[in-house]
Amino acid sequence: MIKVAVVEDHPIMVEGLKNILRSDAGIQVCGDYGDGKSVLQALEKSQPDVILMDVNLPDTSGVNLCGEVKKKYEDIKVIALSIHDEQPVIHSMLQNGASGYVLKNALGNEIIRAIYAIMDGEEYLCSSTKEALKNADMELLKAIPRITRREKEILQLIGKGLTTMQIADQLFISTHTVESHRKNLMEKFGVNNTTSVVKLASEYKLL
Amino acid sequence: MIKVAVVEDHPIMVEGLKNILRSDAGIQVCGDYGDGKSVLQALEKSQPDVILMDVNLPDTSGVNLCGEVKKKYEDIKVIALSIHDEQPVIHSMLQNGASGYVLKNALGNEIIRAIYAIMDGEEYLCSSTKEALKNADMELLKAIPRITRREKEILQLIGKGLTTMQIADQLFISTHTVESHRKNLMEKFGVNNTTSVVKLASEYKLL
DNA sequence: AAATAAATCCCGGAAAACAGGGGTTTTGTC
DNA sequence: GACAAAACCCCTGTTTTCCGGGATTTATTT
Repeated sequence: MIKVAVVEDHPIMVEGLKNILRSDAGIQVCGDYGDGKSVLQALEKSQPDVILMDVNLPDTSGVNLCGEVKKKYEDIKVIALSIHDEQPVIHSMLQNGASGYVLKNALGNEIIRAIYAIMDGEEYLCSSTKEALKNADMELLKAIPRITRREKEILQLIGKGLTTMQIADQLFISTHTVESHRKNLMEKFGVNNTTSVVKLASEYKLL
Repeated sequence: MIKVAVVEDHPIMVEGLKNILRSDAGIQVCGDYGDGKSVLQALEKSQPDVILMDVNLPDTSGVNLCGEVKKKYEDIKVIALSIHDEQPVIHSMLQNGASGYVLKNALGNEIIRAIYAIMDGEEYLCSSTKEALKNADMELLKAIPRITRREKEILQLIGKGLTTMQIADQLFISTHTVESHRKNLMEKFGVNNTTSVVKLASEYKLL
């Protein structure tokens, strides 16, 4: 019996997943969690074999959560569930130890297939994910930049349309500091203007 | 018996919805459709009382689809289902004739409540939606701006990080023209810098 | 305790965007 | 065909961002 935990913040989705998984005799859903914190708590008591993990969670990103889970419990397999087929997101999840990546527009049995595949030690990507990765060589694929708390804060204010000066005023720091952060953000994202940073950040759900 | 049709492109979500709706004796799910085209076809043969409609569909937006459905079949009630609680999206759906707006992170019974409420002629907004609308008076609420082909083209190039001059070169128009479009975009979005335009456009799925 | 990363601050010149006016020519719709 | 809307073009001055260097102080992490 494969024990599966579901991490997903949309109750309707959870309902659908549980329904699908119940239909398979070899799988047992041992719990569902709506955010990262609750699943980390639950893992301290008992561990499932597989975690089906939504990439977009209210309190943390699936990318981070996946990394944390794999750091502490390396034997737990993680399958990422996502509505996004953006390469950097997929790439980051896999780099953080996910064994599978299934898009939410997948059919129910694709998830069951994924669970069995990764329990056999394989890596499972759904067809659309494979498609999305195909025309990009893994080497050049850039992961989602790791940005600091402060950078994120500034990024959000930039996204709101504030100018450097307004941000400086609001955070009680100098405009020079804001400009430094802006510069660092552009560098981390590999672009040369703030607009692109905001666009990418918004694609990567960093805003 | 209330006949409900489900328009939603994520099979797992469909599964969850049907499961929830089945649990209520007064509701009958009379069909599910993965895109706008198939539901419009199906409506020609028979009409449900209520359509649960995802706002993000592969072939069209829920906003457009809702408008089309209501134009042809004004008696069908539409409940929008969405992961977004952005005011303009909500507002646009309601303006296009939706009778309800429920976020996907809602509980299952909230959807059943919504169905009964709108069958009683009420308008139903889930709590988070109400929250999102609260601190904005409906009058000032701006809908998603209607942008022209050309503006969209320019918006995308801006999003790619090109400067006004690069865009002008690429489209064989003068920088002045590009600046005019940029200006118009800012005005339509009600913001005063391009970064915000890009952020909003990306939120509204216009990029 | 040492090393790394984060956050802060600083400068000046160049490049770009913004603001706020003006006007003409297509294109589409009633 | 009339009318409106879109797309196009032009100008000047101001503000803001970008780029290229710096440096210092505080966390973290090892």
